[in-house]
Amino acid sequence: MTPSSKNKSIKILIADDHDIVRKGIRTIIEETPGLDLVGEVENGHEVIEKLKEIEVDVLVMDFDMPGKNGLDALIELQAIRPKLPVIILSIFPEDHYGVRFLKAGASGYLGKSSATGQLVDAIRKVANGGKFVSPGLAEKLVNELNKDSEKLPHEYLTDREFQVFRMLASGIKLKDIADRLCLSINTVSTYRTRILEKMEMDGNADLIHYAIKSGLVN
Amino acid sequence: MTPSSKNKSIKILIADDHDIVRKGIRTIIEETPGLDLVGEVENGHEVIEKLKEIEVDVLVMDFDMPGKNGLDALIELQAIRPKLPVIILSIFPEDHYGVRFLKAGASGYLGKSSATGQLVDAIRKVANGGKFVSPGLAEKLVNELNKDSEKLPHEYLTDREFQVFRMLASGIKLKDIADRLCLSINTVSTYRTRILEKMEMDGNADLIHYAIKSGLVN
DNA sequence: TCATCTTGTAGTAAAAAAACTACAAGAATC
DNA sequence: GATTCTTGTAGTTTTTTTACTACAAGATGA
Repeated sequence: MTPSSKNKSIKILIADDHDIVRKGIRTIIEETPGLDLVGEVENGHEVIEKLKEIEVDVLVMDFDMPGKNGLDALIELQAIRPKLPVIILSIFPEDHYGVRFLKAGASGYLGKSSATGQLVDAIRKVANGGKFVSPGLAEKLVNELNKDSEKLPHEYLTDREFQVFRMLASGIKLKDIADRLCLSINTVSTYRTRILEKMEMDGNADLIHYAIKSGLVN
Repeated sequence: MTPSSKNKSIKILIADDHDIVRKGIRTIIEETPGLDLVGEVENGHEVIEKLKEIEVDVLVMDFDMPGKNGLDALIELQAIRPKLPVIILSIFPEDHYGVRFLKAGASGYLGKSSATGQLVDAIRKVANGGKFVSPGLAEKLVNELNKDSEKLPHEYLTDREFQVFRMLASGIKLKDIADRLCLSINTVSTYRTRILEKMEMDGNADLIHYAIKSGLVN
């Protein structure tokens, strides 16, 4: 614990559009000595506003908010308050998004399965400049270390693989891809395997998902 | 208000796998005179168990739980406790799922945006045999009367088809869907065919696309 | 420069999915 | 009340996909 945190409680701002979830977080905070709820907002814009008005030590933010999602809001925040520790709450398991948020500068990420106790731990930890990572997410992060940091998953693909990736993501059948590219189906299948490996995904569904979300297909 | 509800408080069971959400609901109930929390469970199976043990007036259940989803659990419940009022809590907006749940016998459906006050209103209302519908959902219901007119593709699906649709759209393999639902792979395959027909699509890729774009999966 | 990794390519075999077909029970219609 | 349509279910067969393996040519690295 740093000297500065010895005597004062941690000032927390909640950003979540789900009223019931806010209620839960609020209760947890109020029940925990040393934590102090200083504000509640419902979306990314309000976060920015609120931060201008009040002093905040830790921001607890929902993954998915109307208007501006958590990731966007986080990136914007980094610009104006780069030091503010942010904990992302998500209803999704850690796998896909956790690493992405941490890369974007979040100090902690709690997946759907997290218990209330974890939230308190996480808040305490990040308030002191630490990072909170669950065991599962930690593993993901280790993998991430062995990578060139700034690259997006699809940027590891070769041109040919990328070409196949886009076709797969648009739902074109292996056979048709093979025909169009004048390759054996098996060749296309091998590309697919390699794409899945490189992108750490496990099925066409993930590819499609990724491609849509990142605007690589429409 | 019915005579029977005058003097005793409403016994509520919560079913939600998200610890923080449970905390929120619990707090709301505890803070409201006349409401009495009698149990908390984390999944559909436990609901059935719990109902054998204790007396419950209203069940507040999450839309999406591990093992068994809300719709399944609801349908199963209807068989053993047809009179029990059930309120479904969902992180999805009302549009897509609300009507379906109400048709399946739920007494209320609260979408992501519902405020805590609505939960209390809903509980009181359904405990007395009423139905709780938010204004937005009410509108949907009216449309439902004029049927056919404005239906979205996925609204033509039966509950079972819809269930399979969501799983397919999340990239779950036929075999796994069959396992989870305890059906033959062929059955699932038939559903798939019918889904594709009704929605006029021609492959899983289209389903995934549709589901993502219309917010039916995340 | 010699060894190793990556990339583009395909064959074979095993597993999964898709296409048809079928059928009973309930709902809807006539 | 009989008839047709819909829904939930599964078997069989065909087609696709997946997994594994292999290999040559170029890139990389020590």
